[in-house]
Amino acid sequence: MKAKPPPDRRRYQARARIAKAMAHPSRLLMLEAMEAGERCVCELTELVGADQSTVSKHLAVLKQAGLVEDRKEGVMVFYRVKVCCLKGFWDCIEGVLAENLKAQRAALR
Amino acid sequence: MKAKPPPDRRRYQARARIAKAMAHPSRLLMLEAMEAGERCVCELTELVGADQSTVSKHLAVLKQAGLVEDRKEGVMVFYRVKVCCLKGFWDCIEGVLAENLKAQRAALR
DNA sequence: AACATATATGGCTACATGGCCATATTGGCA
DNA sequence: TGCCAATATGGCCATGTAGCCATATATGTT
Repeated sequence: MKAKPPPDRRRYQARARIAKAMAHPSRLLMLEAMEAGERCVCELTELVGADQSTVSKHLAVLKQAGLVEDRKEGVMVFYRVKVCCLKGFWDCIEGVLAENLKAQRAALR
Repeated sequence: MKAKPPPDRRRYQARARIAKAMAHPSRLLMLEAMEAGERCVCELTELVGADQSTVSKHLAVLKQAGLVEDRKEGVMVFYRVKVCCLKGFWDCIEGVLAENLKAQRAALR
């Protein structure tokens, strides 16, 4: 028997993969756009204003992480979000951070 | 008037800062440990099994992102989680990914 | 004061990431 | 078949990140 079971490192690696995929402004922007409905690469490219190859690589990152999936239609590829957890999370985070800011300001008096 | 209002890039940069802070297995492990109650650096150092200076830097990243706060007590410093959004998020993500896996396997028949 | 302990910081190295350009690939159309 | 448009991939460079060691800082103890 062990005094301390070692932490399940695989789980945290898996989570880190998700978090890393989210850890870029352009990818977050694209995720939010895709939450309103699927988007082709060309739309997303225009949206973020980077090179098409850059956007393609960002999408590959999101897909690899399992956050989005794609659908080919002729020459175009449409991506859409595969998880429903994002909006709730960001709403929560932004709510909390706004609270903290307010409390911080109030404490200055 | 504009046809397309440009996306609010600051918001996505702010979100990316949060996601980046979460984007490391050791930091996620520490966050989860701290959710059960505050922890001193020494405990967290033992938990992740890395150099103390490494852990200290990880904690600085989390603090900088606003995810944790610290409290000094004598020589020791205790860190604790400052946002409540994490557990719900990871539960959601892990649930969805497990679902996807199940569906994937079922589709193989 | 001298010392020991807990934590933070600076320095360095190795590796990962993001960007663009050029190019390959795939599908539609003349 | 040949060409154009949409997307993906490879190459390269600049920058960022994570790790350890050494050391600084701060606090409690003798």
